[in-house]
Amino acid sequence: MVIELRQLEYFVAVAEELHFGRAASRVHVTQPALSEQVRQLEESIGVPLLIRTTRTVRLTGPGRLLLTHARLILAQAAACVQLTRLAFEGKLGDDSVE
Amino acid sequence: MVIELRQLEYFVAVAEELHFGRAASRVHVTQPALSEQVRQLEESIGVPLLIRTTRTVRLTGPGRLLLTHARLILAQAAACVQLTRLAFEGKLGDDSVE
DNA sequence: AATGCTTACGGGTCACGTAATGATT
DNA sequence: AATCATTACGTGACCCGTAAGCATT
Repeated sequence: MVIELRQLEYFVAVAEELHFGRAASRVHVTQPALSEQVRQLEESIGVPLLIRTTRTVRLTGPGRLLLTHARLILAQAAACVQLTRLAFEGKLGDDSVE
Repeated sequence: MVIELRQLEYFVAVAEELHFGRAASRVHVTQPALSEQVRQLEESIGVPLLIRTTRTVRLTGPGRLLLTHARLILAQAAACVQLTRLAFEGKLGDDSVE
């Protein structure tokens, strides 16, 4: 897989905050770490996702598109983990393992 | 994020092949590397996904559930990357960046 | 001068490959 | 004995935090 969920998570944070500093504290990493991961995501996809002027951050068109899908994917990933846990806990003691 | 797309990719390979060796070559890693990542995925979720007898591999109930969702998530991740690229390439030269 | 993103750099963690071990047929 | 998964272990890569650099207001 070329991209990772962590990168999507970081990107969504920046895209929603439109501010690397706030986004960084939101996902509990430092600004350079977040900046680097977003840069790598752009490199992996091969598409600029953000327009950085020294004081402001804006989304590109493709960036807006990715944001929508990234939110969905992250939500589904979190949901399917929870669902899997529930399937396990709700079935403890029966023959669910086979 | 607790889980990663790579782990889901490895898990799907094992779940579909029901054989660590074939799954490993399919995702182009060695068997121990794949085994370790699947183990970590199970640990992260806190749910056994596979039943390993020394000669056979079977899915647990929660494992089957996760497999369905993991396939979907991986497909969506791949699709949204392609879509983002298309959005970029299809808009080269116009004002799509703003 | 202050704010805010990036670049530089060193370190610790982690993913991976090779080799060895264990278990079942 | 052969097959197949796990465990052990060393190494390279990568993510991250600290520090410095650079641009804009």
